[in-house]
Amino acid sequence: MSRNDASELAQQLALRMADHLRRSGIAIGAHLAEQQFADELKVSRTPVRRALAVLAEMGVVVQEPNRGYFLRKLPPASVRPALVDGAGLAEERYLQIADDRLAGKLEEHVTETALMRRYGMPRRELQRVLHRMEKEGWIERKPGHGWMFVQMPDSLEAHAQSYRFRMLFEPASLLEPGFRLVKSELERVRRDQQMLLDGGLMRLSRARLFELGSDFHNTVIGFSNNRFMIDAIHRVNAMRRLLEYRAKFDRERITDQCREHLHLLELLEQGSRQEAAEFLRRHLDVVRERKTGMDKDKAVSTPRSTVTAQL
Amino acid sequence: MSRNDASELAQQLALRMADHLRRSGIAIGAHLAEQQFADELKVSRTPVRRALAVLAEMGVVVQEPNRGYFLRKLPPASVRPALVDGAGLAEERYLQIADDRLAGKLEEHVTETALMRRYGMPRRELQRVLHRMEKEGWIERKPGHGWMFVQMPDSLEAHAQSYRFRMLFEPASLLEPGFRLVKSELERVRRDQQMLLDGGLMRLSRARLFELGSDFHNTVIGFSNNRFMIDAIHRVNAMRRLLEYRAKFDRERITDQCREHLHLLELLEQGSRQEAAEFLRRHLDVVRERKTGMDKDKAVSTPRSTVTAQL
DNA sequence: TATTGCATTTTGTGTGTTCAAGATACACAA
DNA sequence: TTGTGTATCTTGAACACACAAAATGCAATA
Repeated sequence: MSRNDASELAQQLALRMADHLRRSGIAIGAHLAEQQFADELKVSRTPVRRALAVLAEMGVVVQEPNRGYFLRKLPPASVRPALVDGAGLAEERYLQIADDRLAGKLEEHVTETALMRRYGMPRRELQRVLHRMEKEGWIERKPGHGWMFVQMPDSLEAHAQSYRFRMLFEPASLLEPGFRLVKSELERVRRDQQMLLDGGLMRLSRARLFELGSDFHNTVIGFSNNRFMIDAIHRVNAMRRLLEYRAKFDRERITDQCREHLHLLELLEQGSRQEAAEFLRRHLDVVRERKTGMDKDKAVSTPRSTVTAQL
Repeated sequence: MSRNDASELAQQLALRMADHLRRSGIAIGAHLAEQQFADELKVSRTPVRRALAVLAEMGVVVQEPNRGYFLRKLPPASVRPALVDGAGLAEERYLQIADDRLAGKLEEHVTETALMRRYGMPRRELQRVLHRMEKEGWIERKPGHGWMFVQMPDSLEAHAQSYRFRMLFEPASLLEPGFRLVKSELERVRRDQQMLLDGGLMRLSRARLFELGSDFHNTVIGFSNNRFMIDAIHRVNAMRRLLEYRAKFDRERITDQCREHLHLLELLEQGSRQEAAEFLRRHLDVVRERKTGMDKDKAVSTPRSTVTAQL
């Protein structure tokens, strides 16, 4: 997997840049300006430059003295960009901890050092993982020492809850007064979904499929320009990712989903937002029912108490 | 302001315990078991013990040798417990940074050390503040060095957005299948609201009024047992706190709100959830309109683009 | 038996230093 | 004039140690 002397950040950037190149239909031979990437990726030119060196070694780009880098060929689909949530080496541990917790192998109350020992990772790295989990809302710092996992209903009920929540605000987001469709982003997700239908569905990894699905919803809700709804969809997706990590899933059924996604984009493009909203609501309802096999107004099971200590 | 030789945590706990004693209608002379507080506050007995020592010095409790602490009198209302979000010394800096940012005194891109210098706080403390802001969704780590404030619409539009969001899920939360009313909590917020009507409204600080309002909604939505909705209301409240920090506000109008809150509790107690949901929707709509002076489907202003870099 | 009082263990923060690498400034080439 | 190449400055993570205080275990007491 190419040289290892580039920094971790540079490696990540290389993957993201590769993904960008592949998805944005840029022409072979085009000049790739360093500063432009730097601005888009919110970093300085230094790591961009290193990332380009990595891509050069892969043969994706070529460097010409004093003229910079040029695209030589589109990067192979094998490069795995962490699309939804930036991640690198810690990602594996993150999933491992999540998995252990969901499988009941970790107590509700844990201390940092115990986790350090158990997963053999340095404090700083662990803390980053914990902060991310905290941000995603499934672990909390205790006032004194240690951390505490948030009480979660079982996977099925959690799914049901998330879809009931999504059915409330996702359709409504299309009707927000600030709604503005961004053509380039719409085209990007349209290409993604089309690619899935054209066989990508069978070819891509499960994680990748999930990411593309999340990205679709993130992008569409993003058009609403309502910060609260945008936050909400990101949060739901982060949680869903963990839940779906173990759930069964059915490649065939995703075909329908892609078709529906494409149809939704069409409705939006025609400006039929009202209709699109209604369609999205039904779309979510169908997915919800398939995943939980449940009536909308029935609880899946008696939920454990999730009341936060209020004292 | 009592001695200062207790740890910061103990100080915080003392405030929270005082608040708990005042609000939970406990009898004078009652025995206060250390372990019970420790469990509720999610800490060990050690800091609880120190907190009790602080309260003893205030004359709120008395210690009897080998028998423990006993309540002597209810703590004065002057003790300010950070009810909504635990905080201590860092709280001040947190608000200061928020204020500076909203006032445009801080650039969009900032580095940790620049902030350390500017606000004269140690790295660790600053990082905790930054992580909290990140959790609340208004700042993000850049991939390389530094942090980046999230683009926010102006205060008025943000308010409008938040209320449109709340009108979607708050009423719906009352209709969740997992909805379970917790009597003791309902009584607690009822007492709070009643206390406000009985003059507390004019007596209490602005921050305190805000906290009691937030707590009301948090508690009611909490009955839904839907984790996503509970997260959402916490998030909205965190953001609203910052926005309202500078906005004008009208003590008189809160009287109506309290009455409506009490009415909502009655409806819930009668089990009229459907009716309660509809009432809550109207309640939010009224508050929304008063705060933004806007029609529901109109944008307050052309919102700035808040599209997150997707590359 | 439950709870306090106290001693002991463990945890996580603060401090200072070092260093890889990200940010930045500037000269030079196209 | 724009963008690359390169040197320099700055940042923030890693490491090690000391210490305050939080967690824990146990004897004493109501």
